[in-house]
Amino acid sequence: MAIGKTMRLLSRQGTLLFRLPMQDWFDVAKKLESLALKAAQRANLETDVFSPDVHPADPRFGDAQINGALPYAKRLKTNPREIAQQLVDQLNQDPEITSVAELSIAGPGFINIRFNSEFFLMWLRAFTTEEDFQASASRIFAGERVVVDYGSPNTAKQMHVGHIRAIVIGEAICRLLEFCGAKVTRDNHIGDWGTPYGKLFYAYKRYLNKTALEEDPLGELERLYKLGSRLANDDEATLEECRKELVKLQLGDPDAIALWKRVNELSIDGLKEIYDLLNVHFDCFLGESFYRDQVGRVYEELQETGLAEESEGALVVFHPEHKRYAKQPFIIRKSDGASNYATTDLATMLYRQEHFKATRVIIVTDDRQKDHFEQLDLTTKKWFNQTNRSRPEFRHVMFGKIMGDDGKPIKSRSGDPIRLKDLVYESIDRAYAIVKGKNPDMAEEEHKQIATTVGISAIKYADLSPNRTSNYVFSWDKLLSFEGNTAPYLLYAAARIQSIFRKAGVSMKFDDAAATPFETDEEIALARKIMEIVGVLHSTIETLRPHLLCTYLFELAGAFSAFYNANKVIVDDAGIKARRLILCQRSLLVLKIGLSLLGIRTLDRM
RNA sequence: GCGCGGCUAGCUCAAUUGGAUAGAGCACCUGACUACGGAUCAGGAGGUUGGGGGUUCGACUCCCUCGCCGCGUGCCA
Repeated sequence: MAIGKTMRLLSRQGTLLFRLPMQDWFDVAKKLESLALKAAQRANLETDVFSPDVHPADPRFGDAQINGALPYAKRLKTNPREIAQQLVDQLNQDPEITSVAELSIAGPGFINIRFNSEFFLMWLRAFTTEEDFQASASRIFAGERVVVDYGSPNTAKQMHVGHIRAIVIGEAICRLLEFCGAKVTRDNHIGDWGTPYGKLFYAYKRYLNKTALEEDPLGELERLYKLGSRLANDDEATLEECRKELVKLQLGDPDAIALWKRVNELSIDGLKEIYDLLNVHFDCFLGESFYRDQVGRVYEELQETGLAEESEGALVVFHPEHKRYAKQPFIIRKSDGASNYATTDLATMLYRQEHFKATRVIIVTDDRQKDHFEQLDLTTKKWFNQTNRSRPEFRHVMFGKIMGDDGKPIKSRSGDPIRLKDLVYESIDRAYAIVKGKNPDMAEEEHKQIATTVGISAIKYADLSPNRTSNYVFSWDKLLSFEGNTAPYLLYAAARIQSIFRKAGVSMKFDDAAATPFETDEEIALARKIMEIVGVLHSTIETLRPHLLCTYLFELAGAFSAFYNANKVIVDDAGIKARRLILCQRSLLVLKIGLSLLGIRTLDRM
């Protein structure tokens, strides 16, 4: 049944109790807030002080709680329980709430709300498709144009573990924003300019292995860079040669530029291989080189506006109002006259505002760059204000490091960073062994497909499920485990639901008219959990913290498994069967929506 | 030195931003219908939330202080 239709609430005897516009109830917390506010008005509370403060409740107490009476009573120095009682008295006058829930007061003045079983059923029957779930979310960022800057590897080098979180978190954020109605531009701000090129070119011209370049371009380029770097380090004359190569490039020497272009093409092709494997696709690769001739405007405007000043030979920006950046400079031009990443980042901000008309800019990097982006944001705000430009809202989405068992940043046995490609393929290989062990009868081709999805999902989920701002400890056993908060557990739950429908010979779009209200504890717990997705999507988007969604999906899968284990779905009673199929179908729907927002594909069987 | 972040069960992590008896998963112990997929589920045990003080009806959360650990802190990105 579609949103917008009026649901008829029938009593057990089939009499029409009243008409309830269910679309208002999609976001239960929001609806309760508005009802509580109305009640507060009728109770003559000071409505500019009262805030409903609606939370999901511990199931022991109810389905939701309104806590606003406590802070209200504190401000007005009155008795919180009395305030709560006044609110409940008013709410109990309102058929919109009394028809779906029972209210009670507990402790110092918590108002507990417990929905009746019919309400859960009506809710689940009102919202049945991804579009239904997206309808309210898509208003959040409607009309917004967001540039999301993530990935940002250096060219001529292979990506390593240090890049995985940026890719995975960035992609999840893009998908969440799109789900919420934003027009997203995925921009990969690659490091494709600067000092490493002198060393690379020096070695490229002398030690290139053409066959290796054909077979593994990034591997060969990286080898050459390391070689050039080592030679320059050991020998002063070689270092001087490298400098000359760099100068040629910076002066626009045609041969140097041609070589630089070739290296970049090879690099981006190599990068795309892994991005494809991870199902991540960028709209543009506007790297540092793209902005190299745009730094002049930055110098001019920041000096004209008086924001930048000379200090120790460099051009810098101080922020006197800030306790730290009053003294710690934002260096936008080095004392040798060269630009640095502050310069190009400022130029990038300008381009995103002028060219993309961005209303928001999000940059995803590790947390060590926090200071830099705070200074960038402060500087950009002042700059754009003084030049009467619209100011995109900036968010630095940062994340912590991936640690090894020893509590130090993860490294390979040789001490080098682990290559991203190796990491992903090792995950797929490990998944393959597990899948094959569990399903010996399955066709080889299916083993491979499932292993690829499981392996990649497991890596992604390991990056997303811990709070992004903290470091996390990497463990193969944990991320590929089929127990606990992991991708395989969630994929398994989804696959098993599909299996029920296959077994029952029922389509996903079955006729649910016969469904009777939920009765068992497991049914009600699952229904309640499904409804929680609405609030979870809101908090995930507000904070740009995908782990909130992960935690929820894990709980949902758990609630489903508990239900599935205790309540048989395929039973003779048509009413029971229909309502349990509803729970199965909606669980699957929400799992699929949630996982796809995280950039994870689901499987029909595994 | 200054700044930022972290410190929660044996281990790995949560805690809707000040709400009720701090929750999960591993690991450990006990149990479950020859099974709509046991890759599951139910239960048990496990805590002075780094230490100390304070704010209030109420603190992992806010303030002060001390202790470790990590990161940043003028010309890398």
